Amino acid sequence: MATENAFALGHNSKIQRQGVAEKVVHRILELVKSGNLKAGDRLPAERKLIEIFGVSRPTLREALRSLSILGVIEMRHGGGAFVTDLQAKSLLAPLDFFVSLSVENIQESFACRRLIEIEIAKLCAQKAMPDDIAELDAMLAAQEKIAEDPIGFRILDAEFHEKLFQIAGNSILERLALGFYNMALEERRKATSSPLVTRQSVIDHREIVAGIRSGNSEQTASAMAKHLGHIETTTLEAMKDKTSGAERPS
Amino acid sequence: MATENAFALGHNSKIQRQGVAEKVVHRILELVKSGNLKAGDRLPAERKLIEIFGVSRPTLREALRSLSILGVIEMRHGGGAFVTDLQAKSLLAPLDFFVSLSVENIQESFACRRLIEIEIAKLCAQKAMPDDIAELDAMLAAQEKIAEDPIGFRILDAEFHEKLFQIAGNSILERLALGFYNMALEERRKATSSPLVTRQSVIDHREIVAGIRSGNSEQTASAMAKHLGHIETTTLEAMKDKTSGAERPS
DNA sequence: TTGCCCATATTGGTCAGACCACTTAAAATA
DNA sequence: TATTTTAAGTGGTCTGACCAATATGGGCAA
Repeated sequence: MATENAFALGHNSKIQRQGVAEKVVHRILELVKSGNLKAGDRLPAERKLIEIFGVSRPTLREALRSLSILGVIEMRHGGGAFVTDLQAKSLLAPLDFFVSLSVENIQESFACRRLIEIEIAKLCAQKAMPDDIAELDAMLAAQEKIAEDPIGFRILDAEFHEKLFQIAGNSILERLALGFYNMALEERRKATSSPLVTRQSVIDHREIVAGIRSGNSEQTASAMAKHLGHIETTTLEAMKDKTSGAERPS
Repeated sequence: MATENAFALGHNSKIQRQGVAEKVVHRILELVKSGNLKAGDRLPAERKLIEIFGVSRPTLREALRSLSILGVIEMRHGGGAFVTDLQAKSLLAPLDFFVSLSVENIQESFACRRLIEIEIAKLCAQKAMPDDIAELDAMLAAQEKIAEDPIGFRILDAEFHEKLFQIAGNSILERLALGFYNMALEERRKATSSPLVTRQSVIDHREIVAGIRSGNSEQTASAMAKHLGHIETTTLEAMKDKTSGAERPS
């Protein structure tokens, strides 16, 4: 209980204990849902909105900031506020933040990543088009050339995984996968300093692409499982070596 | 790109284009992560915080509201602001909200729910303790008695699924599952008006518990898959019958 | 005419002080 | 001692102003 935040709306409107800012969030959200405000539309200026809603500017700004964090609108200094594409991709943005805090449950997050990314691997094997496979091949070639450069490889690695997320064709799943991918990124930075690790990743990637090319879901899934197993092992080892970050007090 | 919101922090602090409010969010977040602010702690009063951080009250409030939406703190009128337990359960709260907008992505959300909740079913079969199973049995009995009352059943149904999430023992997975469960809740409300549907759910639930009792992951998974299939079908039918909400313009 | 650059209006971002609503806990009373 | 009352503390909102970044349009040069 007691989570009568901004999102305690939509359905169950039996809570009228909401503040003024929440009401504004509610009303703007209804405009969006009803279609009066569509993706890409520009909201009226803040000084117009305070007249429309009859609230003060700080209150209005708290509402706008809420919507901004929820990923419904995007605010540009000097420009204006725009309605986002309203795709799950944008709306699930807070997930990026959320994962950064739960570094403690690293095991659980790995389990989640495994579940989601293996599912994505299966979907890729079913849905990948020839163009997609060609692109993956190009990525593999680039990775092999740059395997010795940790920093460069990290970029290509991210692109590779994100491409897989995209091929899977489920934007919600894509957003979740991206969140979990970014989660252990900082820890992973230490792990990918070793060429041994990056070279193994390239080998794994090639196996995954081979699975996708053959269209065999299970083969792709097991290749991805193996890859994630390697990542998990090296990342955890890197974390043990250097207990970085918040050193426990006294 | 251009997602330099409040959560664009934690790692990669190379972005200094953040506004004052974002800086405050960042600093409070670091206090939490470093352990200076622990779960349940009460934040200093807003008027103290504006002295500490050297910002104005509206700005400080935008920062606090951000943290509130992200689920890091909880604000009580007249009481104060408190740090939440910071468990994955409390964080990721925006998931509950996000739901209402994505009528188009309802298929994708169903796919996600299926993936996650089937995994949870497997975990339950492996991890459930005798106490858990006893509790599930009690829930089943209660459901059978109340199967004719749609409203009452919805409550028991939620408790049942949440209990499963909890047994699985992965707090992140639990939070995700809860989010997807709540997602189509409004649409589902129409579907569960029919006793036919609720009775089928009870049958499905019993099969799931049977699987858990036997400790057979695959059996439990397939029972859950069947259950979710029923839910998906009836929910989609209910949505077709009454194209409620946003009627398409013109 | 066409392209670029700069001045100005518009818009978001921040600040200051004040007042209201609610909660809590201390203090006065029965 | 137990209850009620009162006051202090806290979050919630408002008003009005100023600063900073952007967008727009007019003037200048090629």
